[in-house]
Amino acid sequence: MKLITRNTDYAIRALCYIAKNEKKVLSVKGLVKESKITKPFLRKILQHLNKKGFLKSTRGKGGGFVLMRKPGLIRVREVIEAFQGKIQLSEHVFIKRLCPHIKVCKLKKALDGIEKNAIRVLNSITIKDLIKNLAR
Amino acid sequence: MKLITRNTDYAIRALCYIAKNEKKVLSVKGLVKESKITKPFLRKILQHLNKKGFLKSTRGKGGGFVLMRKPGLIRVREVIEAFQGKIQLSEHVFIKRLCPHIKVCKLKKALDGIEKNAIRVLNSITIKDLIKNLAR
DNA sequence: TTAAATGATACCATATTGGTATCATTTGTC
DNA sequence: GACAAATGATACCAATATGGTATCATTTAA
Repeated sequence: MKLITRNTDYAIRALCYIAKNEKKVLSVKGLVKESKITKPFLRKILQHLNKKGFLKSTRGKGGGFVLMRKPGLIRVREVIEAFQGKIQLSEHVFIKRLCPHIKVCKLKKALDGIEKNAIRVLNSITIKDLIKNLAR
Repeated sequence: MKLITRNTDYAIRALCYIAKNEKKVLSVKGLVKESKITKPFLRKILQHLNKKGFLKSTRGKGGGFVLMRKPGLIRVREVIEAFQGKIQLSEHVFIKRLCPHIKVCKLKKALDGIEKNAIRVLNSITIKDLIKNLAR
């Protein structure tokens, strides 16, 4: 029951690193040194970030990735959703049979509240916020 | 990324039903009619609830399950943790290499906050709260 | 003795996540 | 044009968690 999976975590890290080197075109080869994961795996993650509109890629020799938007406009919530789908903590099955007042079910309400809070918080944090604290 | 899995959901439902019939010893056979799931699966869930101290079982003919505690003392958080382990939304890998100020990492803080909120809310809801709203 | 109940446990199915491998395509440079 | 360096696309495999079934052992009331 993790809010952030490995994929997402690596993606956020990669975005942070790319953000710190804005303007430069960074290849997987360059990034892999920083990230402690294998090249093919990082490639997959960057390709996905590209497809989802976080990065812009250039192919061929000297190619690589750059950010599509300013770091301050990339929200952690968006990155999570790009890799894990919409944040939906509140699904629960509790069917009508035993929970006929589904609209007022206290558990459903609680889960909804937790979800809303999570989304609000994660939406308020951007890549810019994360790199501010990074050394160097 | 669900806060409550099927297992847990069924367990909560079963506890609600048993709570509504406090004092009676309820067998799986009786419960299965109410719950729309198969008998073996429900048995497994009730056995687990028994092991975890939510129910007390009596074996042999006429046996079944009763609540070990008053419905107002069974917290949803506890049921979740009995089936899914401790609520830990905040694990993330973000290693020191790229996140050297791990103690002040903004993302870590945010995840911790979300987790705390979730635990607080789920801890405040008991089976008693859930059956209050139930019809019949 | 028998039937009705739970205890324990092993097993299988499915979905998700994590990760690897491979071939195709693009592009700068000699 | 040939080559090397890069990404695009895609197929595949492994590990884990979850959902669910099956079976045999044990207990107990009648």
